[in-house]
Amino acid sequence: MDGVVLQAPPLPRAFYRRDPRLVAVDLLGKVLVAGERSGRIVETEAYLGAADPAAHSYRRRSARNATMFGPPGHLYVYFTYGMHWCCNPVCGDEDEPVAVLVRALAPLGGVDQMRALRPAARRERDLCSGPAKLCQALGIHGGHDGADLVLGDRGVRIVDDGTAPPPDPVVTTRVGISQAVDEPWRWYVRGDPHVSRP
DNA sequence: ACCGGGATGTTCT
DNA sequence: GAACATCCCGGTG
Repeated sequence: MDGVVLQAPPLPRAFYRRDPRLVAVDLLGKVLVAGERSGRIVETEAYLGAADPAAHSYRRRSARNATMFGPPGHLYVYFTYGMHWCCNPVCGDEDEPVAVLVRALAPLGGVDQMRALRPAARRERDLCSGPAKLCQALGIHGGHDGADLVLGDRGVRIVDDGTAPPPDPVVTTRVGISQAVDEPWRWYVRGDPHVSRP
């Protein structure tokens, strides 16, 4: 199974060049790879730029959010709460600053490395059950901001290993925000134990 | 299981 | 100076 993931081609640019809400649901079941570590995406949230007060790109372009304004298929990585990194595949067209926050993974490959990178995680399901947890487990940080997922730039990519998409994903409001709290732009795999908050 | 508070520093007002 | 797309630990029940 690791072999399938390593050989699978990255998702094409066109996959990302769409409404982030469509990309968010279609990312469920795909595999995020960073170096020798990988996990199946089980939870996502869409952020809609100028139409979304909760988005980092709601007001204007800045040094931090610049990647969101760039072409789709690149990874926007930001630092928050003084210690955590979170990662987002950029979606839509260039200059349309929309993206999808990857919120949870089911660990797949390189689990021993993940455990070493996340000593606080006691159980397997604590390894990647949150947007900052999964970045720590996969070793994703600010040095990956802007990396091209389609080219596998800096070792990061998202692949389709042939697994069927989840049949009936759950849709809910987003987590951890104080603006646009009623927008139903979070998706997760029903019943999956690796989701950050069922 | 659930809840409350502290960590820690960048970004924006 | 406040807010922050979070996590962890230690308390209680």
